[in-house]
Amino acid sequence: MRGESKIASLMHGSSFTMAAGATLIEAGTEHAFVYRLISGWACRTRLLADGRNQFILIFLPGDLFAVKSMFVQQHPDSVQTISSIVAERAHYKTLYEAYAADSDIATRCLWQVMEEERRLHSWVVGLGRGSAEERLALLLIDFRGRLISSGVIDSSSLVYEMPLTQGQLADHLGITAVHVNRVLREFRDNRIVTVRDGHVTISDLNGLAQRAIPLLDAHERTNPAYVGCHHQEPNKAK
Amino acid sequence: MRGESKIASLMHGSSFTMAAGATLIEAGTEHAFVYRLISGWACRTRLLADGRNQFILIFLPGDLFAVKSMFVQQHPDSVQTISSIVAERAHYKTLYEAYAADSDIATRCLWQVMEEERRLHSWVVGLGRGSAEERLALLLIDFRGRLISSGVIDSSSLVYEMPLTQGQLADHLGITAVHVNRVLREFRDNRIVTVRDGHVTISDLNGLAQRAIPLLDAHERTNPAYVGCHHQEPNKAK
DNA sequence: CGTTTGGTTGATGTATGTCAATATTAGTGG
DNA sequence: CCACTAATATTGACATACATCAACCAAACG
Repeated sequence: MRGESKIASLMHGSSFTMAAGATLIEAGTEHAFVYRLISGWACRTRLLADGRNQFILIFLPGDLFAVKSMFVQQHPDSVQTISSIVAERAHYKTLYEAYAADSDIATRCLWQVMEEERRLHSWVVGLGRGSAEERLALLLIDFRGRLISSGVIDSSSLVYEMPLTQGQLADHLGITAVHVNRVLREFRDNRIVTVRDGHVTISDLNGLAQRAIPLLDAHERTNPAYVGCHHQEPNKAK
Repeated sequence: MRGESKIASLMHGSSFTMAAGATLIEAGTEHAFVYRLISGWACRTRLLADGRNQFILIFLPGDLFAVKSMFVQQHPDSVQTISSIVAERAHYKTLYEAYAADSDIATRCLWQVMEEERRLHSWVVGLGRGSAEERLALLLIDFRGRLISSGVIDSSSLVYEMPLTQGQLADHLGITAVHVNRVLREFRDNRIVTVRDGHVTISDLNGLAQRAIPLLDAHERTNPAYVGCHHQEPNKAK
């Protein structure tokens, strides 16, 4: 994708590293940058007053995030690193000028926004109507698909690095760390998938896909093993 | 908002009505139009293979929807009417040309997309971490705020029309119709709010807000009674 | 080494689901 | 306007997925 490399060149020289567990964007503050993750994982998260916490979205290498910095002043949520990361960034004005002038860049930004919206829709469905088991299966399959699609792992690979702790998985899945543990044990006992030491090892891709199928839309059901890696490009309106 | 009236004139003459329970956009099909609801309510919904159903977003009068028709070919979800509606529409190409040429229109579309994303974020938090009671309180307050903000009701009003059945509320809340009924009865018994005959009557706005507070972000907590009607304009990047 | 952080497991509690019966309301054709 | 029907709402008894609490283990870490 050409927009990709153009954005990279806009952000050239701005790359930085951050430790795991750091806060990139603080909820409620002004923010002026748009970011691209080069390596490592991050998340958009909302901490409620009573301590409950929800990871709203998880960002993987290659993802653009805080694109809306271009358009709004404040985020109501924080963005935090999950692992240590390498990222690069551009001031929203820089990106916006390029965006206005170059449709490849506009396309790449729009694609990210649309993709994020698609994932939010799916996640609303999962949280609203899925069991803990279905959600976890969906998440593990989706991570794999996204890693394949961004070239981090090969499309035949059944192993990938996944830095979330069980507590963090729980924060995204909307359940308890204890329950994540139990579902993972069940997956392990049934030789479906093992999550251990920061990596996911899939023993039975089909079995995993079967457990996620109930939550998929009609199109994804066609080939559940590749959820997360078949995306429409924003190809209209050119 | 000027973009509003410009969009209205783009859509001029295209208005149409539809009965309650009709399908405006069928999941998985191509769609070429962007819509604006003039009156009535609609929703984006995903029906799972086993019959579970989730309302992903609910659209109120004034809302633009299917804005992403401008950028992608297919929706994985349907858009259905909840009440009978009056709406108008424009072919995505028409809107895109105007969008490219007129920043007011671009701003209005972006505002809609950003606003929708904000509501999706909040709803992920609600579904992931909220109790049935908290979610329902949040939803009823949010509806009111949005109706105020779009001028359908006055900002002092404690009554509004709300055409969702308990079953449909359940589909958005991610719970069961039976449980919606129980929570509503509890609200009624405690003189918080009554939902009946397609309208919502709030007896204790503060009490309702209190029940939604745990799910609000820091900014919304400032004035919970007006959640849904304080929105940032997309005012950067001009 | 102690201390912390994350993982594992069991016992028990609870919010919400499921099922089923009945009441109420809304829609429809006569 | 009535009689009939289909939705929707309401309520109770019971089931269950998941939460909570608490203990313990293992690895990482200073």
